[in-house]
Amino acid sequence: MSASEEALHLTATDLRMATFRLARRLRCARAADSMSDAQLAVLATLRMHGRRTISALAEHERVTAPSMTSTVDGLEKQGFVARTPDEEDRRRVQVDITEAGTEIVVETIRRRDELLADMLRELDYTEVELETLRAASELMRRVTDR
Amino acid sequence: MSASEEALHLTATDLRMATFRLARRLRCARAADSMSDAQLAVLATLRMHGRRTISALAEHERVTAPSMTSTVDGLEKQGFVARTPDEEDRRRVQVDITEAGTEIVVETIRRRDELLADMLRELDYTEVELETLRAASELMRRVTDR
DNA sequence: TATTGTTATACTCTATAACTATA
DNA sequence: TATAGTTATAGAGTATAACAATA
Repeated sequence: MSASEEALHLTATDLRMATFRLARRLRCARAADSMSDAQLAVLATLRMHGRRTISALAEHERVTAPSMTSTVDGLEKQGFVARTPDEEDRRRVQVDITEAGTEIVVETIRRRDELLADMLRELDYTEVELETLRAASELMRRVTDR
Repeated sequence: MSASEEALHLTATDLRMATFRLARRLRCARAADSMSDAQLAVLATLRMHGRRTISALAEHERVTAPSMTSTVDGLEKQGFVARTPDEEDRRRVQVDITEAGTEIVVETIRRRDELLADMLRELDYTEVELETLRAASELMRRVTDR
């Protein structure tokens, strides 16, 4: 294995472990205990990309349509999303996030960012170390976006 | 807000988003489709730390004891862990990972690292960029370990 | 009495198969 | 015929409450 191939694999291992541990830790922070990861993921998608059909949501979250129907049922019962029949294609149902749903997403994001900021603050990271984390975040973003 | 406080929060937001997205992407890679995240987490803990009681596993994974009983039931049925009564304190049950269980963990880790290494390779990251990712991984590890 | 683990019960998320309504 | 969504059904993971066995 070449030197750069070895660096690639060592980096992958380090980053994989660090990523899973940090995600696990941050996932505990949420705005409502009743909100599951699956529901939160749908709300975050709707907030970012606007109204979506059940099929589009299912594809984006990589679950089946019946599974997404169930998740949207739960969100609708809690008043976090609203279904609207599509007038152009009446097989379709458009799903919109409500104000209450938006609040939940915003508050959950705020709590997670606050938790992470607290953890970073406690470690007294220097400006250079924070810049390293931000540069790495951008490199990680390019990995998932590619 | 001071300049460093602002840097702290910007870093937290960037890192939170990058971490969740990458974890979500890597979580798809596993050695067996029948293996759930909950089961895999227990196997990884047992492989790293050795035999553990149901209570210790429940506390480590931050779930209730009945929930851990159910997860261990599933792993035992598949032959990935074995229960042994504790002779010193007969209320307790020790859980050990089996050879088959170890293989599943090792193979899942291998696939995730390979997937991430492939993604990094495709982006033609420089040695400096890989070093940034490794340095960030260490900074992230200190966050979760603290 | 307190602790360890299990069983009972219920809710959510997941899947596949079958169904309805619409294109 | 094909597509969008739902319903039916089943299995796993989660929880709380109640229980048995043991310390």
